[in-house]
Amino acid sequence: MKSEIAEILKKNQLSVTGSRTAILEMFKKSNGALAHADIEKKSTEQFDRVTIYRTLQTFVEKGIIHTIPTTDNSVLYALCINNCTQNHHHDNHAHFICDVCDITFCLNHVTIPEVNLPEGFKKKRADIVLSGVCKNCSNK
Amino acid sequence: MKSEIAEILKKNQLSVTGSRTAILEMFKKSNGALAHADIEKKSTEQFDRVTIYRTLQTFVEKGIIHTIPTTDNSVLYALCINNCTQNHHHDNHAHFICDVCDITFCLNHVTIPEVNLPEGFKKKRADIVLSGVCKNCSNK
DNA sequence: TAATATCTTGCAACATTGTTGCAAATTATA
DNA sequence: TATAATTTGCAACAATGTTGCAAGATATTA
Repeated sequence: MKSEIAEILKKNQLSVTGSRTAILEMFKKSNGALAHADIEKKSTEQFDRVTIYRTLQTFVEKGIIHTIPTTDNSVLYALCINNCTQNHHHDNHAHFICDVCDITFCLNHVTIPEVNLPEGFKKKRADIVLSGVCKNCSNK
Repeated sequence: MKSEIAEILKKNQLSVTGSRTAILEMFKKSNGALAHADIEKKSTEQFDRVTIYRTLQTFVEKGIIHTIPTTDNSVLYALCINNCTQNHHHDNHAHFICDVCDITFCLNHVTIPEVNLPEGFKKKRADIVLSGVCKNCSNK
């Protein structure tokens, strides 16, 4: 695990540091998306707020994680499964936010259907944000 | 115009006040979504920041406007075209953010296609956020 | 229309979130 | 191991969002 994470960092020309390793590990272990606040509060080690901001920013730039749009004013981050390279994220992302447990899932296997845009509009990227009740919560 | 706006407010059991009228007018005149900062900066009259926050919040609760999720950490608001009643917004919204002019369009006529969710997930609401180049900008 | 009740606004004070510069510490390189 | 390059944490600040409360505006009733 440790070395796997170090590999990812090295592959992206990033120094392997304590905070980067720990934060990336949190993403690997989490089954959903994380907000800045989650990382600040839930990490065992204590990192400076600034460090977390900069780490997340770096990870986004390198294509290790991506941001998820939400209807409220929170920013969520989640691991890019694969193939996202620097400044060249996948063009399509589907996410599901559970109204009950509030966990955000990346639906990597969901294919985003084509949308009929009005004439003249050229699409580059599509985000779908679904909300409702997730698998775990509907089984209770 | 003035009276049309007053009508909307009355229909929603809201007192017709200067700030509400002016802010709602801004939405009517704007061809895209507005952020809190837009209203604070672009309005001719000067409103207290708190008033703007509370007005937007009230409008969202009444179903006059709705929020739009964005990948960065900004919150956008746009008029609900019709039928959105209190706490019962339309379940589907499609929006288009232009990378060039940065205007956000509500695509009211775009029907959101069905997404194949993994088993156990129950969808209540769907937001689609597309980005690319809008009609105006691609004609230049 | 005037008096009263209700609601809305603006101010102040505060909490949270995000940004920048810089010195000290850490990591990578030779 | 020494040096260069990068990263971190602190401080200071800027921007954004929240709450309580008194003064003002709007709606309601007679």
